[in-house]
Amino acid sequence: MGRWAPGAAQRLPQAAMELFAERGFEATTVAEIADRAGVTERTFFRYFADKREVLFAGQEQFASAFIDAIDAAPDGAALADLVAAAAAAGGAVLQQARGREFARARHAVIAANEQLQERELLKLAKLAAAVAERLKARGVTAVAAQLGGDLTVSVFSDAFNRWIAPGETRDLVALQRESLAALGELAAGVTQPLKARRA
Amino acid sequence: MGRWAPGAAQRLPQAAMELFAERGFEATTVAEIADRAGVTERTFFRYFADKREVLFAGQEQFASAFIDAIDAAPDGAALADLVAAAAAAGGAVLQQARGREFARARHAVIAANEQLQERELLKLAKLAAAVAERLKARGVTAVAAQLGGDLTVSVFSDAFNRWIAPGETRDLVALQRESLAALGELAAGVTQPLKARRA
DNA sequence: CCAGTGATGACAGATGCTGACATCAGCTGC
DNA sequence: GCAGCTGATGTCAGCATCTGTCATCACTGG
Repeated sequence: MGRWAPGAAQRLPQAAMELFAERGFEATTVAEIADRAGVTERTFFRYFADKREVLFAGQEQFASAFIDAIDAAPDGAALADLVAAAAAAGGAVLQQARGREFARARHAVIAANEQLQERELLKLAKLAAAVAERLKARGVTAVAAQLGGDLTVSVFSDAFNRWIAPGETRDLVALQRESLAALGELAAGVTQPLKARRA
Repeated sequence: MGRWAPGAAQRLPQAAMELFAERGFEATTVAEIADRAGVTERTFFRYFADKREVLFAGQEQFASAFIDAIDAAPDGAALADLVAAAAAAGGAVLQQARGREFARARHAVIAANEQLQERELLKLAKLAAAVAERLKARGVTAVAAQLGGDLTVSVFSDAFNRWIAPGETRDLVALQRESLAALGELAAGVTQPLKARRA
């Protein structure tokens, strides 16, 4: 290795999280993050494409949990089962990786700044697109696959938001089952009126 | 009025759309947009909070179509009907306001740049939250309302994406019915396994 | 011991965005 | 008419984000 302390890729996100939590995202400059991590501003931008990206390091593992769950599902699985399995797999990774407290802290930082919300939404949109692509590869129609991708992310996100609510102690996957139940009830009203409406 | 040609608020988005379509979003500077509109860069930032926002002028009308449709629905309406009505109202506004060709051109500009996609996703997320809020005001439970807001936007977006596909001539609301049908089929698989699974 | 490699530092510059103050047409009250 | 106010715009200075380019230097392989 080089003449500098290794692990800059790990120190930078940690320094960023600390500073963002202390003073907020906009009140923190990239130079300050780099200083705390012991590198220069230029090096920060060698590791992360922009200032926001430092909060989204290592999301590939999270996204691949969704994908792998779909690819690993048995052949006859219904679309609803695929959605549930993918969301559950993503939730499991999230719970094990860093835990609820870390998720809460990270979410608080993101919730306080629209630029960060935008980045998170883009990541989730890409995840939904990737899920839809794997669904199509299994033979799901294009329309159902696109909606299935969106729904997977919606079920995950809605459950996640309740999972990190103050005082909540239930398991993330249990909360996803709750969201899925609401989805089932909602959609029970859509199938029948669509054919029987005004009959 | 002042000593300058009026209508800067209209000329700026038009100049921006032209330049973005010609050379792309990143290759266009705010100074160039302002020049074409006959104002200074500083004036641009008086009308729009940032460079991206110029493409999202006048979205309040679009969002209020969703909200108004929910508030105007009859008392006994099922959640699924509210979702369908809101998406249909938003679609109607979009079709009448500027038409499919304008939507295609605008979407092409946005699809070519991730910064613009982020902004659009943020607008849609806020719309989903606003829809969820109105659903809760009608007595829908928090869990169902959050999911209902997401679903409204998903149904709208999925149908919109097909609406602007090359060669597509069907009505936007007709495409939404297609998305809703896919939703019904998907969710038909979720209600029953949730209670009967492993029975 | 020497050339190559790869990560980092140093520096200059374009662009996005903001604050502060000046300017000037039209309106208002007298 | 005329003085003053108002509101939109221009002008200017400045900070922060992000990028291109080149130099530096520890480590590696021969």
